[in-house]
Amino acid sequence: MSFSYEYARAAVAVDCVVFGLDEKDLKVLLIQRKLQPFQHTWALPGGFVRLDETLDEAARRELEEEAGVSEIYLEQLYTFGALDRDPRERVVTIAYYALAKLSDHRIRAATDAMGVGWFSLDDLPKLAFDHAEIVARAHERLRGKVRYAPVGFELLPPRFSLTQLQRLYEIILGTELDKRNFRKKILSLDLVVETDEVEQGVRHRAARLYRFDRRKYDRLAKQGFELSI
Amino acid sequence: MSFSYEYARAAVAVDCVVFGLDEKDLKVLLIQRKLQPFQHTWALPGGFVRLDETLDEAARRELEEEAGVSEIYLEQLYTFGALDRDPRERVVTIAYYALAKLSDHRIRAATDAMGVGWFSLDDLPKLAFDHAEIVARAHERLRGKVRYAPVGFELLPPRFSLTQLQRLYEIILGTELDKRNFRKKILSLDLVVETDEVEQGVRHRAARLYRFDRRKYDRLAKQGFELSI
DNA sequence: CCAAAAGTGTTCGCGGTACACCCATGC
DNA sequence: GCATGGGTGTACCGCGAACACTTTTGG
Repeated sequence: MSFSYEYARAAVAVDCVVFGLDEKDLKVLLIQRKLQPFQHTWALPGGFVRLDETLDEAARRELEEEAGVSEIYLEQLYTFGALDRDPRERVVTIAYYALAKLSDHRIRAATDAMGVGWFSLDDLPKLAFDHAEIVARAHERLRGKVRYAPVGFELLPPRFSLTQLQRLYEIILGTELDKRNFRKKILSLDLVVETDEVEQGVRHRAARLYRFDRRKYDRLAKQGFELSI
Repeated sequence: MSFSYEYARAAVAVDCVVFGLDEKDLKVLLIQRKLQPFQHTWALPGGFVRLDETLDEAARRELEEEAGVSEIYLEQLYTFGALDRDPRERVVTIAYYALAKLSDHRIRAATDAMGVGWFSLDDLPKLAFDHAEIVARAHERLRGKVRYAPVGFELLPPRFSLTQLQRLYEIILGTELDKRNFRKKILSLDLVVETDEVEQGVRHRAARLYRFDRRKYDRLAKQGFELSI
C-alpha cells in the first residue's frame, strides 16, 4: 500500500528528552538504535507520528514502546526542522521533554532499541541526528521552568526530604543554596506539607519527609499567584 | 506530478501570530481567506512548508507573501497537531509569533488573502481552524516573555519615550504601573539610553526619546545577567 | 563517643512600593 | 493663561542574603 500527494511532504516525528534525577546529577534516558541510520548510536526515544494520534499521544506511545516509560510528566519543547537533520529525507520532529521519578521506572529495551540507559547530562555519548541540540534546549528549558513552576516535584518520589528538594534545585540550577534560607523560602510558600514519615535506612539522623500539595498549588495558581524560586 | 510514500503523512504548515502595538492596545494581523475551507473567514497568515525551506523560512515567506511583512522579530511558539484541526486532512502546524512595529509595515493583501487587517486582541472576529487557540497561546507567551526578555522594544519605533515604553508594559501585562517607579527601574537597568531627540508634533511638552542599547544587553546577557520587570 | 547530616534565628541592606507636585510647551 | 502630559524624590517595609551552632541517630 502507498499514499500519494500532489506535493512532496516532510515526515513528522516526535522525540523525547526524559530527565531523571539521582543523588548526584541530572540524567537523560537514551536508547541505542537498532536500525540505520546511526545504527548502534545513542539517540532520544522517538519515532514517526501516526495519522490517528495527536503529537502528545505519539510521544507517549514511543516512550512506552521504546523505553517502557509511562505515566510521566510530558511537555512539548520545540520543533526542529533543519533541512538535513535526517540523512534519509526531510523529517520535522516535535521535541518533548519529560520528567521521570528515577525510582519508579524499570526501563527496558524494546522495538527499535538495542539498549536503554540513563546518562549523566554532562557525560553524554555522541548522539544521533541533532539530538545533542535537542537535549541542550531541553536542559535550558528545564532550568528556566523550575524557577517559576513546580515541576521539580515530578523528579522526586512522592515523599521527599527538604534536603533532597534542595539538592534538586542545586543540580538543575547549577548553584549552591543556603540551607536555612532555602527551607525558610520553601516552607513560606506553603506548598509542601510535613508528613509523619521520616527517611529510612540512613546511618545518621533521619530527615522528615514532606509531600507537595498540588491541590493548594492549583488553587493559588488559579488566583494568579506567582511562584518564584 | 505526485509523490508516494509507504505510510500516510500529515501535511506540515506554519502559522504566524503577528502582534502590533498602537496607542491603545495590542493588535493582531489577520488575513481573510480567499479559498476553502473557511473561505472569507479571518485567519492567521500561514501556509504549507516546502521541502527546501526550514520552518523559520517558511514562516517568513508566508508573512511576506500574504501580508507584505518582512524583517520582523519572529520566534517559534508551539506546534499544534489535533486530529481534526483542519477539516480537509491531518495538518500539523508549527505556530510562530512575531512582533511588528506598527508604523513600519505597510500591510497589503496578496496571494491567498482577500484582505489584511489589524484587529484588537480583545475584539477579534471569529477565526478559522484552531487559530483562536493559537492566538491565545501567543498572547500568554508574550505576557510571560516581556517580563524577562527585552522583546517589548520590537513593538516600538527605534526612538521612543519612556511613557510609550510604560504604556507598552501596561498594555501587555494588563496592569497599571507607577510612573516614577517605572522610570527608576528602567533607567537603573541601564539598557535604554537617552538620545538628543524629542517627540514631535504634540501640543504639550515634548517627551525625550530613548533608544534600546542592544549591544549592552547582549553583553550583560552573556554574563548571565537576568532582566526582570 | 564519633561521624554524618538534620534542623534552627537573627541581622543587614537593597530593591520594590507608595505617594504629589512643579515644569515645559502649544494653542 | 490654561490644558496637557513630562519629569522628578523620599520614606518605609519586606525579602533575600549572609552566617554557625546544637541535635539526633546509627554504628
